[in-house]
Amino acid sequence: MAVPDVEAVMRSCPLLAGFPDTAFREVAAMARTRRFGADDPIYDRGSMQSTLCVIASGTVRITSVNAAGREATLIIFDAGSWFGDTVFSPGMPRVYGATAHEEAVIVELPGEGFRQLMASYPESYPIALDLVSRRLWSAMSIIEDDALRGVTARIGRRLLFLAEIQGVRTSSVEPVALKLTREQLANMMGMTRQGVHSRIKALENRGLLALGYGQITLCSPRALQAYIQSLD
Amino acid sequence: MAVPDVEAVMRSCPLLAGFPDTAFREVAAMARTRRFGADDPIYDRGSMQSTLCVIASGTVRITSVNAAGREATLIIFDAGSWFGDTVFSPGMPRVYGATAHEEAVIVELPGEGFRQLMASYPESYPIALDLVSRRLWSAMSIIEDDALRGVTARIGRRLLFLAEIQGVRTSSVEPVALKLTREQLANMMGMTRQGVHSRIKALENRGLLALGYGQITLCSPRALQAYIQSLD
DNA sequence: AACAAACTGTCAAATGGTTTACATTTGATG
DNA sequence: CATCAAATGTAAACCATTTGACAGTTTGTT
Repeated sequence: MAVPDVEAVMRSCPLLAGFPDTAFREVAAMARTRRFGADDPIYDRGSMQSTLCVIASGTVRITSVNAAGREATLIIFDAGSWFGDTVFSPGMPRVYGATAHEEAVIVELPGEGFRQLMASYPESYPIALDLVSRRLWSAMSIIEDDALRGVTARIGRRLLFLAEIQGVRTSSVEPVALKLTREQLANMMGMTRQGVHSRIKALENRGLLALGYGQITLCSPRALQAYIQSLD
Repeated sequence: MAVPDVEAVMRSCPLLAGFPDTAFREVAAMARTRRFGADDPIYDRGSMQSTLCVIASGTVRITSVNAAGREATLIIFDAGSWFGDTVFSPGMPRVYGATAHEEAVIVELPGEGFRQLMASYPESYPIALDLVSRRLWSAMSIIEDDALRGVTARIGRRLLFLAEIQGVRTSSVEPVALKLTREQLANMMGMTRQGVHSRIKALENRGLLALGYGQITLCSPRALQAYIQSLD
């Protein structure tokens, strides 16, 4: 992967959209670029740093591990997304871990510098609040699914959610390929590999998914969405 | 319930903690007080208003309903808390519904006025970002539970979460009474009344809970937390 | 080309939670 | 205080999902 243009990456990050043009020189000056291989840890739960991370390329998963060592993937972020749970809560240890999902390049901003920058350009605040609010709704909609929907619908909605994070509209008719194994999806859903298997197999038989090795393709997000709503 | 002192309610709301003393006259001037009986709707999913609501007294539940009419409670907020999902995203329809859980008095601020006020006092922004971030983590920790933990642990953690919203520290040893029926708890967890019953009965037998009619008392949050961790 | 490692497909048995049904208790109302 | 609706306790049959076990497939590596 070529050296990323740090300033271009930062300009495309929605969280920084409120910064004026002139601010991006400052942003670039304090940024640091890091490269990760697949499954390399980016930071661990409990670590005390609080940087803002922007994904220049690749994908990153946010994870949580229980005492028994079982790992749950909470979200997978794609290039252009930002993460770093404690950026807005200085002094807090990281609540979740972050791991490179595929090979990834991350541009990192020190938390303190980023917060000072926001304070210098208060126009950026309402944008950040809007974005964090929307993430809160996404999370709540998953909780809602767990409480309200059957297993097949939940798997379908989670797949659509993952596609959405990659910038795909659920109304799209274009196929979307998700790079994840049945097991990773199972871990995200709190299910077993076999349990997920039988459901996605059924979705494949309906022509809604195409299953590959380490990959799940949504043939048509819109059709999947329509099918799921018919289940409700 | 007596007429609430609007200004006092607003001063105690953490979301407004960044406003200077002088701002609270403006806040009080734009506020509107509303009273609700138990189970009265405060606003419905999809409605286009975007006010900020602060609970002067009583409790409020945030809900979601599926096509089949089954309702899931996502959160229950207590006096002093604030809610109103789209305050920070003007133009969006309400994502979730809000209903008075017990009889409640709500102080409501017009979204537009509130946002302008924040812009006038930018010191308030970092506080709001911190608070919304923390709510995001709470939501994610529930997703984590669903994926990682067994049913008993999940019920216990949810009870602790509800206590926390009421301002109770999980390290507390004082009993906390939660006003909710087995059925409401079941709806929150995506379980049946009977399923919840057998688990909380077991927790009662261990002396961790005291069960009453329409009420669940955590005898000692700290002890409950310790027991749950032992399950993991 | 051969091999190992990771991922996938599939099945029977065991488990755990839901469903269904009914008896009992509690709190509110007249 | 009598009555009723709502909330709770309990148990059996049922069903969906997990467990555990193993064979087949793909990918990448030597």
